[in-house]
Amino acid sequence: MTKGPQFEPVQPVRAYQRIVEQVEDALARGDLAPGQRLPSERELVAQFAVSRSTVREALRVLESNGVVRSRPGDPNGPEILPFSSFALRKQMTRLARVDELTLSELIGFRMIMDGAAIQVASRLRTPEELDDLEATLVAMRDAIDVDFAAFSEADLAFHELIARISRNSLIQTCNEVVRGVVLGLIADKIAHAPNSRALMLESLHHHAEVVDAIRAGDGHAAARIARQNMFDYYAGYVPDSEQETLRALIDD
Amino acid sequence: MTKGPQFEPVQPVRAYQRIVEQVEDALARGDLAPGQRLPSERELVAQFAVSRSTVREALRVLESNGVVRSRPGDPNGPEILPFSSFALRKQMTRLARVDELTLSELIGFRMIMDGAAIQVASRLRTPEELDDLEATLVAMRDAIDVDFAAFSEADLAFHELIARISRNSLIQTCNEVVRGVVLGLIADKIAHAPNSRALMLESLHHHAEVVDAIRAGDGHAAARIARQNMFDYYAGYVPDSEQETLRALIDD
DNA sequence: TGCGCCGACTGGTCTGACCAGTGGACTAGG
DNA sequence: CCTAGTCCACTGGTCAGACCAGTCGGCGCA
Repeated sequence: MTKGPQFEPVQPVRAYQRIVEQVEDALARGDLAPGQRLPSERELVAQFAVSRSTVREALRVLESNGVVRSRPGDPNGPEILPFSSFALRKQMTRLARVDELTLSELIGFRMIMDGAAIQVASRLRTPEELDDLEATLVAMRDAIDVDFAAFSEADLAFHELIARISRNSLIQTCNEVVRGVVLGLIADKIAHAPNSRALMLESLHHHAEVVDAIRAGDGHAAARIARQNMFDYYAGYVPDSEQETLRALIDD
Repeated sequence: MTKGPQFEPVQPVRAYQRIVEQVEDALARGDLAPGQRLPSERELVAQFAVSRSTVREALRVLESNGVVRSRPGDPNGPEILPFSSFALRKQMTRLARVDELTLSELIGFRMIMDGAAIQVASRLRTPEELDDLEATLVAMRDAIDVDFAAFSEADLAFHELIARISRNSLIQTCNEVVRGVVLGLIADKIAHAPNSRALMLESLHHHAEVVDAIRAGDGHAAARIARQNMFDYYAGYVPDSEQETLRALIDD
């Protein structure tokens, strides 16, 4: 069953999709540049030989990708947006291709990001924020008795708080995003692991150690424990061949 | 001119946009869950009291955001996609809202990310990759004599290489993306700065120091120099009040 | 010369139609 | 009774043509 050629599901290519591709390709080739204008919708209808509805659906996709912007009444036609916006979207799309990322890359990224956030947070945290961290530890403890989903939510709250303390919403977003992806991939396996409760308790214990280190102002130690914890927690789901790469990340 | 209330350009809200918002809000509230189905297009026409074209334009946006997927002939209607895909896109969109991010957040993120990548790279790098790094230094040196754009490209190549050496494409993507955004915001100012050439030479010098530290296997030093360099390079464009936050990131 | 008006456009929306698929209900055959 | 085949209501994809409010450039008037 796992042998033999792997066929991919074939799905019909929609006309509006091919329009989107043509425009984005032109942009990638440089035939189209930011600041330039696309022909008017009616002109595009003629060029692509499709109906205006189809052209407009394609424009909606391009717009949602941050490639173009239409303005009613503008005789110049849809505007090609400047680099930052287009490139960002384009890159993000690449990032969003979860299936092209290995689990170990995702986990490695989390180890690095989370470690960095904790290190920064251990310097910037106020006494009140330290109290908040303690509070999330209690919440995690309580959640263990409920179920894995509850624990996972409490864990999320912990990492959100860390990211917030690090005073950088980008860190926060990145961490949340990648965390969501990783969990989406393996949450079931963890939840149904026979030693699920033990895993949660151990994770809680490590989190408490992290908070202790933060309180002591030892960012290095805090980050290291956090990375170690993440390794222990997730590495089991990574192929053996890739575990070494992750293990190398624990120490800094 | 810089005083007084700042008004934002007002633009009409399109009907399809409000449909997109309603669906995404419903998803965020939990009224709609992954795996569930949206009503058929003709049903949505009735519910939203718009034409089918409008519904379809909204669906194209939702589809491009990874929220739903339509399949021709499927009597169940468009499918709400599972968490990982939706959440990822959603978060990424949030991330992509450059205007909501401060420049200092972006730069701080780069300092942290790039520092982490360099630290990892200094451990994982092979002798060949070290040679490649040296080569990019030469390229940077040559590019200075051309113009800022050329230097910027050579600098990009350097950071791409660092990210690749760190064996994590996510780091690579993140770094590239944020770098692109930052440059999009201030590249002009740097390029036209009176001391532009001096800045480039200094940056090159720091890069060389980074490579030296990597060769010596001192990840901490390499990362610290890189963060310092980024601070020197960019901090001038950040409001004074936020510079301290960035400066705090230099040491780890 | 300067101003305001006008008209040829634009994008946003609507109506109504056709087509190739899909999948559930129904039916004929085992 | 269950299975296999047919059928049909319905889906999404696409098309053609229409109207409207808004934009902008040029023309003509003061």
